[in-house]
Amino acid sequence: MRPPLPVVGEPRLDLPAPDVADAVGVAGLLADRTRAGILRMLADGPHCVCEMAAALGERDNNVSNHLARLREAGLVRAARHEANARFLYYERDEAAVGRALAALREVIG
Amino acid sequence: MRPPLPVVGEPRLDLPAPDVADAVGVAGLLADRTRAGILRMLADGPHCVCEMAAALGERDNNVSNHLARLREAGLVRAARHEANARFLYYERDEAAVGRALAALREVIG
DNA sequence: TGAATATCTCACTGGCGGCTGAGATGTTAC
DNA sequence: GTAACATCTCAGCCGCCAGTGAGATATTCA
Repeated sequence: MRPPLPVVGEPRLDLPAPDVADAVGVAGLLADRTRAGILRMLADGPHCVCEMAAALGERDNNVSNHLARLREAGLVRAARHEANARFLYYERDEAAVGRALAALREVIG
Repeated sequence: MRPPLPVVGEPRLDLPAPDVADAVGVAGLLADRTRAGILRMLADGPHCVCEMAAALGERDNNVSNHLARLREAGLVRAARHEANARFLYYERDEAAVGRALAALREVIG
């Protein structure tokens, strides 16, 4: 699968640019302590905003901002708690997370 | 492996902060079009700086700056071409790249 | 030797993104 | 009702980083 080392000292200046847009977008989301912490916490099951804010040592509105980014990217979704609708419980969209990992794997896989 | 949904409306405010430092570091490196493009190109085999700069449409010194970041992170290494030592050929450290992917997988795996 | 090529280093700067603060919306309890 | 709680939205500030430019080092060729 991997071509041999180039033996002639002639660099090729016509190589195509690789398409890394998806991977860069996903990496940009993961390249933040708060967002990465959210995704890691949600791997263990749903959590409400105040739980994640407390665990991460961040303010609620800051965590909410980051959750909005993850929601727009389709990586997480929210639903009100059945017994106490005051709390919004977030959970991962595992299919979308799987696609995100696949995008990263196209670069460093 | 995954706990059931919380049925009581009582958020837990004493959850531990997940350790995502490694994943955030790796994601920060991937969250750039030029660095991601470099790593993707090197997946197909070694390339010299001028090849990557041409393919990515970036200046040599800019690509060199990004390569320095990747080198400090241990993801790539360089060696002069045997036949023409004017060219510095970079290649991926696959073991380090594997560890980087593993770190990301601890967050979105 | 000198010129041309390939790459590196580093100081500087402009723009992007994270944190904050203030206010709005929705929910529960009294 | 209203008070307290949970979350959201958005504008503004500020620090950081990618790109630039200038100069240095290394290698080849004439």
